Amino acid sequence: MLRISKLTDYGTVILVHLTRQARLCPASDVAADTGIALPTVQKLLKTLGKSGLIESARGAEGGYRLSKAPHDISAADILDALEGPLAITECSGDDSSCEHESNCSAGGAWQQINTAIRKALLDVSLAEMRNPSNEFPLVYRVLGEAGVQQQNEASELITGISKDNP
Amino acid sequence: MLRISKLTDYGTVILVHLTRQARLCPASDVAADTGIALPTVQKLLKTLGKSGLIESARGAEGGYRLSKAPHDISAADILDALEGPLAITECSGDDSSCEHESNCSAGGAWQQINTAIRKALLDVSLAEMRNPSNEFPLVYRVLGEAGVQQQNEASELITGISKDNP
DNA sequence: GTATATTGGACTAAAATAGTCCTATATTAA
DNA sequence: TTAATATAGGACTATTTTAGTCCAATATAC
Repeated sequence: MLRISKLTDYGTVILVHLTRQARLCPASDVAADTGIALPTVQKLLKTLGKSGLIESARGAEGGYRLSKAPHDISAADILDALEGPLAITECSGDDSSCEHESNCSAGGAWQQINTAIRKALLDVSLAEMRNPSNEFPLVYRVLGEAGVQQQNEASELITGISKDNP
Repeated sequence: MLRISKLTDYGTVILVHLTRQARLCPASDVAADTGIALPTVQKLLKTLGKSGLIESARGAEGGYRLSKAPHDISAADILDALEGPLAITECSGDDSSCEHESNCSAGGAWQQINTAIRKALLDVSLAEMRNPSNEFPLVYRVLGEAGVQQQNEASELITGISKDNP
């Protein structure tokens, strides 16, 4: 249902990789080590750099590294960096002129949900993502029932919420 | 960052509308009352019908109504119905052959987050979404920082998490 | 100076989303 | 039985987003 994009998932893999590197790590190394295509890695590293999650050095011996400790980077940070601050509502902008406004009272609840989700995202750090006990394969669509089930079967690790509403 | 689709938002508006209708409500009425284009309303009502959230009657005097009490319909139900069970991971499928698997250890954390989010979604019912104290305009991208800020400014209702990571 | 890297942005291709429309079927009421 | 009203199902197009690639410019180390 809700989903993270493939690039965000790749980005997470890259960040996790960087938590394991002591020194500056060029994009080519990251690509080689993660198996993600170099152009894609370059693009992601640039994006992550702009958001301040990683820092870079140009030139020979240059590369990228985390700009703060893995423990201080949350899942929310990663999503903000890679999925952009594009959470703008169509009708909450400056020149808002939503023709549904008078009939609409559903938006508020999504705010409530938003807050809860944000909390969950702030609660998970990159350090936890690195945890080797999690042996899941690359996941880029995680937030749905089918995915949970499939991965339960695959890994038998999730103590997931069984979602069957009467 | 994470976002719900426009159609999901519309669908929520429609469901909220139906909570206020005692009798069968034809698509044309829903469209007229919500301001959403009729073809779109028809499409959404069909989808919601298939998922079992609403029930329908054909023919003259026919229409749609909720199939259970608003209190028994959760946000998770709505998302499952409208965004589909498309939460399938690229590399957790049957013929999984993810070339990153050996290098990837980031997937597990998303599961953790998934569980937390799912909890949040199960916790909000359609009855709460209907609450008239929520006077937000139609929202179809809610789960990001910018959106929260904008809507804070607009409504001053959210006691949101101020998200500034050091 | 040369090789190594990042930076920034343009660009294309692919996929998901949004929106529309048509035909078939069921129901009610006159 | 006919006419009017509605949903059911699906095909279809257009738009937008996402994914992925590439190039020229700039900075650094040796």
